[in-house]
Formats: sequence, structure tokens, C-alpha cells
Amino acid sequence: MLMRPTTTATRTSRYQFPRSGVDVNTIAGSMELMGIRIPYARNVEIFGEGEPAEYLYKVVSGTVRSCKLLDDGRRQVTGFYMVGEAFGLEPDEEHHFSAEAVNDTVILVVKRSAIIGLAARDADIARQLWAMTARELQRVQNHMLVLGCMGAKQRVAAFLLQMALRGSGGDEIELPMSRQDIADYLGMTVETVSRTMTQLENDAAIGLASSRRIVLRDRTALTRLNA
Amino acid sequence: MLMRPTTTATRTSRYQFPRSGVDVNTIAGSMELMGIRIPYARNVEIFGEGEPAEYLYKVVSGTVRSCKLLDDGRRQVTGFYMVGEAFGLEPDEEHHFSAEAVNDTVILVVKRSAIIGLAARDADIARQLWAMTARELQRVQNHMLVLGCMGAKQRVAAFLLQMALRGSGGDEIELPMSRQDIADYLGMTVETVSRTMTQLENDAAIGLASSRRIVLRDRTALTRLNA
DNA sequence: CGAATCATTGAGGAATTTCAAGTGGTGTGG
DNA sequence: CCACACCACTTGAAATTCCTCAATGATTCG
Repeated sequence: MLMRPTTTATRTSRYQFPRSGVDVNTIAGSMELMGIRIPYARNVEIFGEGEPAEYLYKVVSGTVRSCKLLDDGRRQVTGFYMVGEAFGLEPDEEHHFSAEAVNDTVILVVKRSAIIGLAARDADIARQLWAMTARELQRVQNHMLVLGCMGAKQRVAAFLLQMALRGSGGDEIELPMSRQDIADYLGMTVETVSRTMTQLENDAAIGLASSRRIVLRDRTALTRLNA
Repeated sequence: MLMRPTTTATRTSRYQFPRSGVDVNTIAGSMELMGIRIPYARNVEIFGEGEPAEYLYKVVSGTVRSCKLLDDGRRQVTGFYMVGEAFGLEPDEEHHFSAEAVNDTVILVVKRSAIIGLAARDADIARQLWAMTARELQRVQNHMLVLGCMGAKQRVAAFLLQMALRGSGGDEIELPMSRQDIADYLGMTVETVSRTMTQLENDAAIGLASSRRIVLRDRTALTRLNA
């Protein structure tokens, strides 16, 4: 499973937007009170690997990918973050992966120190931070199973099922990311992703309305692949 | 990168051993005070996926592997835990992977509720728990890079370098795990692991004193592979 | 010492990558 | 509004890597 390097993301400065507050019981809620909204254009880097981790981020609209890069340019997308999901939280002072806007995106940004400060006084907040990281760990561990054990068809099927869950939940999926993003997430090449998609379509497991609009026609078949 | 199923672990009952206390400032330290030592024989399951997570574990001697299983028997080893390392801590009440003794092992076991109780009162303990999980997350994210981007030679090289770091630090490595364990960790077959090892030996990058005793002869070459 | 497990090696085949070309859509400037 | 340029996606054919199956060696353990 080797593949060609992927070109990297642009880097720009940050805007500042008005806030709008709600809900205070959870971190996710209290974030609204403390954070500011910042728009990022497609493919712009939100933070880079090795940079100081000063903020916690939450997707307001759009989609974000987190990546790790190999020196020769090969890329592993470690995850996608969709509306409502948080990312970039670190207990130590440094980011261990980079984050980029998959498409035009608005991110809610909160000072890390504020969160940490809360956690120092409120054991429940502390626990939520921990739980957040733990959920992320689970997600990534599950993905190891995909990367370590599955063939191309299984990988794509698993990916589509996962995306369906995170989207409306129905059988129509609108993919925000490119084939290259998917490929780098699944540890394969664009070409193989593409071929596998058409193959699934021929199997009548999915329908391809357009390259980014996918319909799950036979969930059972898709699920069975993962067996 | 598909492969044959791997046979699973035995399951036995648990012993109880006398304790010996030390050091109270860190969790790792205070664990000694609260925990009991339990020996596990080679290939015995310490806990299973889906079981209630009642304890936190720390390796006193021996080595542990954590795994996830696919229904058809394929296995992904998600990590190895060596002397001094902790595992099995979960913020929620359930284990999301299983753990097995790679060889005869002694594990220090501490009640989860005790730890959580401490954390509720001491923000610093809470933070250590979080940091523990976060370090694990980092480790796993790095491994995604291996599984997603690297070829066989790179994977094995990366693995050996990592093992050298965790061992004495010198150039001699004593591998506690089988080729099958390594294969399932690296997402390849035993045969390919074996072949790759001999290939690295022919490249004069490593020496194979025995199948489990490996000498790093050319660290530069091994590192360069990862470039 | 023999049985069993673990590790290595070989040969052939399957899956995926690579390289190359072609298609389709989208935005921009004329 | 069209033409062109650009980018994302698809498809084909050849090459490669890794897996599978099978046999042989080595090591461990009773």
C-alpha cells in the first residue's frame, strides 16, 4: 500500500467574527460563550503539526481534515471533522497533527487556557476533556482496523457507511472531500478509490448521482463486506 | 494488504499476589499503593473487548498486546505495552479493545473507581489521566502513518527502531513477540515480515542473531527508509 | 527424542499501484 | 454566452508489491 505524494495546503491569516452564545452545561456549550468564529477558505491550514496548541476548535460549518505528513510528501489523513465536532484539543502545548479546511468553513475557536482553567476548578469539565480525547482515541483505533486488515472494497464501504451515519443518516450522502482526501484517509490511491466506487456501483451496492453525491442502494451488501 | 485470520487467545482465572508500595506523587506512583500484582501466562487474555472496564493496568514484567478482532478472525494488534507502561484506562465503563499477555507477565492492577475518585478531588490527577489517554492517541496516530503510507520494508524498519527506543536504547533488541504478532501489528502477513527481515539483513541494515534477537547495524539506512 | 509451534523460503497469483491518457465539470475572461 | 484553462475524476494497461499456498527448517517443551 504505497502511493504518490499529495500536494499540501495553503496558509493564510485569520479573520475575526462576532459571536453568538448558547448553553453552558457542557464544554461544547460553554465554548459558544468564550469563542470567536473564524472563516477558513478551502484548503487553508488551520494549524500545523508542531505549532503551539493555543486553541480548541469546533466546526460551525464546512468540513475539516487532520493530517500527518511524511517527509517525502506522502500524507495520511487521520480524520475528518464535520459540523458540531471539536478538534485540536491537546493536553500538552503542541499540536501533533495539522488541520486544514476541506472546503470553505467556519470554525469556532476557544482559548485553550480558558478551558484548562475551567477544568482545574471543575472536575466534571476535566472529565469531559478526557472523554473527548478518549472518544477520539476510539475512533482512531477503529480506523487502524480498516488500515491494517481491510481490502479496497471494504475500506470504501466502511467509509461510506461511516459518512452516511455522520450525515443526515439517510441513504443519500454528500461528500465534502475530494477523492484524494478519501484516498489519503483510507491509505490507497485516488485511482483505486475511483475504481472501487464504480465497482460498487456495478455491484448495485451504491449509486453515483455525481462524484460527490452517493446513494446507498444496498446497505446490507456494504455492511457484509466488513464482516 | 489483506491477510489470513489469526487464532485467538486463551482465557483463564486470576491470581492474587502481595503488593509492594512506592512513590505517591504521580498516578503511576500511587498505583503501587492501591494495586495488586497479578501474573498472566503467555497468550492469556487480560480483558476482552466489550467487557466492563473496572481496572487500570500497568506492566510489571513481560509484555502485553492490545487487539481488535474482525468477525472473520482477522486481527489488528493496536499496540504493545512493555515494562512500566500502563494500559486499559477508559473514561467510560467499557473496554474498546482486548488485551493479552504476549509472554508470561506480571501486571499491576488498580481499581478504576479508586483512580476516578482521586481525579474528582485532585485536578492534577485528572490531568494526568487525560495526558495518559492523549499520549496513547498520539502513539496510535503515528501508527496510522505506518499503516496508511508505508511499504513493507519501511514498516518493519519503523517497528525495529521503535522497539530499540523502548528497550535498552542500544542497538541490540530482544523481541518478546512472535512474527505473527508483529505482522498483525504492521498490517501484513508473517511471511512478508519474515522475508523483509532477511532482506534487511542482506542489506546489512540489521543482524539476526536469532529470530528474536536483532541487532541494528545501520540505523541510518533504517531511518532513511522512513524519510 | 518426538510433537508442536514458530520461522523461513519458494513459486504462483491476486490486488493495488504506477504511468498515461481521456472525460467532465466549473469558473473566468473575452 | 462562449471558449478556454484548470482541476477533479475516471479508465486502461503494465508493473510491482504483497499475499496465498505449500514445503522445509529451527526451536521449544513435554
